[in-house]
Amino acid sequence: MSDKAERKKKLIRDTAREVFIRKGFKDVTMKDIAQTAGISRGGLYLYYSSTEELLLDVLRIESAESDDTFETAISRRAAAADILLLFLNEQKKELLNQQDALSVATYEYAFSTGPGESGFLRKRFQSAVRIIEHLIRAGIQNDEFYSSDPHAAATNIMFVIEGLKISAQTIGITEKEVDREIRYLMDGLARF
Amino acid sequence: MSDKAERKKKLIRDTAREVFIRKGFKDVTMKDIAQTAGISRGGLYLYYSSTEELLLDVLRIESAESDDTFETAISRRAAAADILLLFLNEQKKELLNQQDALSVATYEYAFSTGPGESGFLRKRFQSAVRIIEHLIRAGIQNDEFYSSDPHAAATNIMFVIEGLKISAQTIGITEKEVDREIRYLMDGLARF
Amino acid sequence: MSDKAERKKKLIRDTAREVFIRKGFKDVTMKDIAQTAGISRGGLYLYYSSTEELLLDVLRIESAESDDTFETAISRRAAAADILLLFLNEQKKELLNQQDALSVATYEYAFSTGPGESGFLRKRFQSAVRIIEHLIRAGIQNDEFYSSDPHAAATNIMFVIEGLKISAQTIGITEKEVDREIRYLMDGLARF
Amino acid sequence: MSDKAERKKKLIRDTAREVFIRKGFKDVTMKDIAQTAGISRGGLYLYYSSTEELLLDVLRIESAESDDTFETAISRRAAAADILLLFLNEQKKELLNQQDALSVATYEYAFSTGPGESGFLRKRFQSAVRIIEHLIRAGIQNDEFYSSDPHAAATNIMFVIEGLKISAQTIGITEKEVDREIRYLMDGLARF
DNA sequence: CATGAATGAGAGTTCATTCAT
DNA sequence: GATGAATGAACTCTCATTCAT
Repeated sequence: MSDKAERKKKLIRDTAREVFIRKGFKDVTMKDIAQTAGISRGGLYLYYSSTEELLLDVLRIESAESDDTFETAISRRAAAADILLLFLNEQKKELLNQQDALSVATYEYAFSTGPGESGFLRKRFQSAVRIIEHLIRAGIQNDEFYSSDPHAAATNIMFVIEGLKISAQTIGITEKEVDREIRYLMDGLARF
Repeated sequence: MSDKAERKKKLIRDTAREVFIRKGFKDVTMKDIAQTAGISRGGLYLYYSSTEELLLDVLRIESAESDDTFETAISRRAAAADILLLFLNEQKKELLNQQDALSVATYEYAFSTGPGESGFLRKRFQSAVRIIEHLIRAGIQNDEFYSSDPHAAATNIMFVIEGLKISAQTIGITEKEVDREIRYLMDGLARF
Repeated sequence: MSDKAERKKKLIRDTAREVFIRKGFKDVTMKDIAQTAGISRGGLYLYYSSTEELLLDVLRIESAESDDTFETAISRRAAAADILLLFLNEQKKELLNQQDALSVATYEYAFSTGPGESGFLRKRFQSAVRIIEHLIRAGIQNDEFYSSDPHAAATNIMFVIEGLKISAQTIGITEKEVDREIRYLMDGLARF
Repeated sequence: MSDKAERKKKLIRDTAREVFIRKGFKDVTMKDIAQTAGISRGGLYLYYSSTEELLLDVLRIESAESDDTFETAISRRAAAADILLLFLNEQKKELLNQQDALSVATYEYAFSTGPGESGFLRKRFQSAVRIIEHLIRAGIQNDEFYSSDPHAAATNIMFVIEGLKISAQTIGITEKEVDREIRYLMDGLARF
């Protein structure tokens, strides 16, 4: 029966993901999710007791999956510049594709808990910094990159990405603008 | 009597500002503001008919005031690097001081209208880019700065600032981290 | 000053009349009337203290004016059938012209006071019956009409008119339908 | 469980019916009905989402039931004059009995939607006309009635009934007056 | 007289959450 | 487990009515 329950939970989670993408976090109600999932309100409470719990579960699964893509690229030992570009283009795709964006929901949730409370976000950020820093150092050894402070460079890249993400959701942003920014970042490292 | 009304409106606006800072945008109700301002709900509606209208008015006043500070600095014809540093430190102060932050409310509002809908945000962003670009060009002429593409550099700085701002509200950020980032940006321009 | 006050009262009354025609009785608020008349809410209360008071005043003036038209026709000693037809066509014009209809407001007001409470309506009805009966009797003497019970005939005509009026406002009614009904009434009297 | 829901809906409908009879349409609020039915406001919304929806449902049931009474009379093949008299007396009973009158609510609803918008009223009217016309034609064949234009006669009868109905609610009307009117209508047909 | 600011009551409506079935 | 009925709290918004100016 635990199997059946697991499948039900997944159904609910997938539904919730879709609703969060469509409506962010604050506007999503338990009723929304129950209706969209086609189950009863009472039934939903058997599995999740708040939209917060739901979003956290959605994000947990999400990050587990997204890490995969990236790590295989690294393990294939491609050139550092290529992997970094791959990473940046992955981010670009995500931030331009509003259909597939949990970012608004994530932001809204983070706002409602207050800065620093959503530890997993900081972890996610730091882990990305570490990977980028690692790539930069590798690139330096290969003479692909130059940087006097790889950590600062990596952090800077991540802040730019965060800036692009939030800008995409607030002021709007075009593909061209993202491309230009990516080139600027790469040039900054490549400089001779 | 229009004078009295204007003062009342200001009272409401100031109250709303405080509430928006404390609770963001989505969680703020007209009742909240009325209660905090110590007036009746019906009375509030005489001046503003929605939280949206209130936030927009708060932001309008805000930006009018903040522009001033900056422009006086420029008009005093200080060194470009100094002005840029002044600007960045102004941003730093704002993003570290959560007490005085309308950013969450602004983000939440922007989310609720959809990307690009809040035209004033884009305008604000672009106007900042233009000023920074102007400073960079001035700095280049003075041999303070070097940049092969001042516009790209200015845009990059703004994305970093946006990234710092959102990070301050989500993952949390320390003064040290901001300082390091500011130094990284300045070094990027100074590099010859 | 009583003159100026009288003119103001008339302005308010005329405005109210227009509003009552447009919105009936129940939906009209003191605010509506004040706004439409372009005066302050407080000012309105100096002259009228409720929509009921206003409607009653509007109707009082109305009936005083409408009686005139009809009585001149009678005093000109036209043929009974012609006068009756004139009367019926007057009614027809009114009930087809929704722009100029206080009937909905009157009905709604009567409903809110309960049957028989609006004595003036009954008086108005009975006075119309009396006039019609008088005309029928005159017509009988001229060999224009025939009726074994002129009072019953007159009452019947008034009920038909009331039926047409309410039908015009509920199920809707065409000019052709009204004409047919008028002809039916006239034929009933003229027979043979 | 749909059975239980049906019973609850009926309870609400019956309560609403009573409230509509007592207060008409415009003055009835969802709160009124919830309180009278002894349920919570939220609970009421599970079944009906506006007073309009409620009234329409009440009227729908009402007309379904009232049709029955009449049709059985016709199917028993009584004399046309008797059936017509039965019908008129049915109307009489209804319009004199204010306790059991949805007419005010119906009128107020019709006013609020505008003439012709409440299609079911016109249908109801026309169907009554058709039945009366049918009866008159049957009566003519039996030498009970005479009429040169049965359709016009039937329409006339319905307008009289409408006139009596609205008069009962506005100017008030006595049983004697209704009886006299009924006699007048019957005499009009019997006249040979 | 006249204004219009101010209050407070009240209606509509939506949900989170619980609970009997 | 699962349903969905039910409650009650909250929020939005609109006016009648009063009152200081």
